[in-house]
Amino acid sequence: MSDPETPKTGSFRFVTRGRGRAMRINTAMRSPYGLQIVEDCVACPHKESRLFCNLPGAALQRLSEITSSATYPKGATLFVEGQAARGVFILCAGHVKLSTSSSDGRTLILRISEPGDLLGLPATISGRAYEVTAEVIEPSQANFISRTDFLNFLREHGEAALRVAQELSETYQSAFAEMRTIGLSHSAREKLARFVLDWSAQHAPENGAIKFNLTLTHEEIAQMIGASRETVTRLFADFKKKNLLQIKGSSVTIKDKLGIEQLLQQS
Amino acid sequence: MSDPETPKTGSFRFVTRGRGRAMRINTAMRSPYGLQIVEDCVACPHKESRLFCNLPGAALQRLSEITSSATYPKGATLFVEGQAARGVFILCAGHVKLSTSSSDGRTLILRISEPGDLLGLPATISGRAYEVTAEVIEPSQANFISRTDFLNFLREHGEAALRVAQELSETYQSAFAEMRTIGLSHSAREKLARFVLDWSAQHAPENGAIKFNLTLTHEEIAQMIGASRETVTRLFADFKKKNLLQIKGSSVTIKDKLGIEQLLQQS
DNA sequence: GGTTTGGCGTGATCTGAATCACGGTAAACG
DNA sequence: CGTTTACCGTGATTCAGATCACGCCAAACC
Repeated sequence: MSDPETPKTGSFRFVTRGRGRAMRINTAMRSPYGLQIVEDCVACPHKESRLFCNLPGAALQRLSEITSSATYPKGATLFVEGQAARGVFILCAGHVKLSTSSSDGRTLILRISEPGDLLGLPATISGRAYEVTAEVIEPSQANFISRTDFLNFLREHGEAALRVAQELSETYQSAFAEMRTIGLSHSAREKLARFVLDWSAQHAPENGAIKFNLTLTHEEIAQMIGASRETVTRLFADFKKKNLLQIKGSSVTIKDKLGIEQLLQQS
Repeated sequence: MSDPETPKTGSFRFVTRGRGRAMRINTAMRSPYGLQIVEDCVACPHKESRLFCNLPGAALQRLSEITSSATYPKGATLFVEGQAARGVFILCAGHVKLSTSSSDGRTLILRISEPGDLLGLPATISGRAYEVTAEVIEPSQANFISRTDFLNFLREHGEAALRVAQELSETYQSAFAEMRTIGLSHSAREKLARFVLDWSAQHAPENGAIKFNLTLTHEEIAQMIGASRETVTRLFADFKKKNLLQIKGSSVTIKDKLGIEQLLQQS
């Protein structure tokens, strides 16, 4: 069975333990943080749609038995790079930063995970150490399934194994896209432009307005595109001066998408 | 059933089509190229050990039915980046370069695939386009399984799906290591040092002597570490001058492994 | 309400490595 | 067997961006 996970830093509290309980439709409520707490989070709707829904009832039953759920405060780490893989986390609410760092303190942020993402999946499947560090950047809720439980589950339910393979493929491809950005573009200007466009495509409110929230610090953006904090600041200033975009607090508005796209082509 | 694959460039010839034939132990022979041609390559020993061996007989039977095999000359491309995924290739003999390039002609080499590798797996599983271009850099032999056949096979044989997930995890983690090298190191010197060490670890003959063959051009090495051809040349010259390594033709000998490792730490 | 802390803005400086522009060599090719 | 092609080696030049070193502001914290 699954041991509930102990966050390495910060406090936490358990919400549910889906043990021998049939899946229910979420009864959502509000936490003090404004975080959406999902009762019996195995059923959280996000990834389920493409990952574990449509599984036969017995499989879902089993899944809920091996799943434990917890909330984590800002700053908690789900796991750290180099640590032996304990299992997989399913992010239900909040955001988690996936990063890796070199011995000299330099950090590369791979991705900001969204609700529905599976964290630590490659390490859990392959049995190697976690390849990244997962740090909670805003109060979050996540399910945990231990490695042995998860592998047994996959062995018993081939259908789920295929889903997992699909998930892995997509993780791979998105990581690969990141790699392209960093590896194939010369200028930091180009990388930042690419970053802004990616971010707007993924995080824009669905009304289509090219406006979105960017809660990352310049430092963090720098670590995502492989540049220094100062150049990010300078480039943003430059983009503003050239009327490519507008920034108010954490809200970013794209003023001239075409102009930004042209930065990708040459220079 | 599987359509045999048509290489997009260069000539090719078929070797076998494992159609309704039980798996046999390889009867290897020599091709004009000196390439080891593996009769009924489904049984090729490399990856099998960790991928498809130990599957029940029926699964192996089915696998051989949907697999077709072909040889490819140097310069042939198995698939190109952006192309809809047709299926997966199992490299049996030879080497294949996986690369991606930007619109302005810049190229990033992700990996040189070895016999036993599965090529195009993430794209085939996820259904998106191939994310890289696979170019044959020396006469090679590969099996092909079409996407629909492969997915059906995985649906029927959950055990195999789990193996595939493991394979994907390892692919991901090795790509991730590559990403770290490129993203986390400042100097080209550091990246080249890392490249040399990686390469020696993976490609050194097993006697432990720190000597290996490096058939890549400086240009290609540059594309692997994200640098220019000239700096690779200059750095190699520098490494030689500092007695860190020795180069004779395509043979590289590490003279001072410690010295090279120290380049990773700082600078 | 003072003070500490974390993030942003900007100048000055300096250097690693890209780029350009060659020449040399050796294998491939007709 | 000349010639073309592919790679390697090296100098000269240039510049993007890292780094250092500040000051500023606002929120968080006693």
